[in-house]
Amino acid sequence: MPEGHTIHRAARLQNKRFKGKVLRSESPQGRFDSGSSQIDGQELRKIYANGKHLFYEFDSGDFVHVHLGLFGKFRTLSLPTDDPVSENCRWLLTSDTDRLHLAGPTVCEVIDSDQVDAIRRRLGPDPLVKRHREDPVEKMAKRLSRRTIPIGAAILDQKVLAGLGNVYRAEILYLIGLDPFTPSNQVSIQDLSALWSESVRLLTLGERAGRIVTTEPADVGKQRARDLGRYERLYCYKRHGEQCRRCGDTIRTADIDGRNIWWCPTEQT
DNA sequence: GCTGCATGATGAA
DNA sequence: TCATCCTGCAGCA
Repeated sequence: MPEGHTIHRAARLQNKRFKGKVLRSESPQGRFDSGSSQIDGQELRKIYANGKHLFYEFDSGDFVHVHLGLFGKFRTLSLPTDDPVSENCRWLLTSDTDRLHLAGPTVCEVIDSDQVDAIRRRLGPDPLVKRHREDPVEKMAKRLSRRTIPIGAAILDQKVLAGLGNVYRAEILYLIGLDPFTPSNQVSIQDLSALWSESVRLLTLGERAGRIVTTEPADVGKQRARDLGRYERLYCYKRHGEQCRRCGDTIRTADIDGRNIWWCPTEQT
């Protein structure tokens, strides 16, 4: 379930277990053999998250760069355990007390600090990063000013905004009442500002909860977020043909750049 | 058991 | 715009 909140949460929780420890590094699957052996036996300084990217900094100055893509998954386990390591484990990190298991990532590679910087530089502002050199809304506006692609396509572009995925895209545009087909350069600065603050609010919530929840208590009653069913947590994602929770109009769907989006034509103009 | 789809991204055409 | 890579599971026979 990797959107930005998953990545930042993984960094936070993994730092608790592995930061500052000397680690055994292996690739049971074999596809990260040379990389994993390069850092075997080193101390992990810290794990950093940027957008959907993770960087594991080791004592030697090497970094392991991980991007989960659509299918990548982490599993952490306390040791000792009887659980066998699965065959598809790309990267296995082990301390004396914990085990980290990575499967199915799009990227898992050893890079240097210059390469880390290059990746960070090309990313847009990340709603889960607290300090920004440049005002994030202005930065987004700058990167959108000459573009006529639909805003629904633009906010999945990680150079514009780093960390949103297909669920948050649909939900955030719904919450700020913006039609996903609005040309990017026609989106007002007020709407961009709302887009940013809703991104910060919702990804922060998601990072804490470990799942994407966008519905407000007023719309779902008094149930706690974790007790809500999959679709109770969301307003429009994958709700094609259902009634909009707020106005009763029918939720529509369309394809934007090869990804499905869902929206309410009354709430979003 | 098989098929297709999915919260992602890239590189070729 | 398409094909490709990575994995898991829902839906269907």
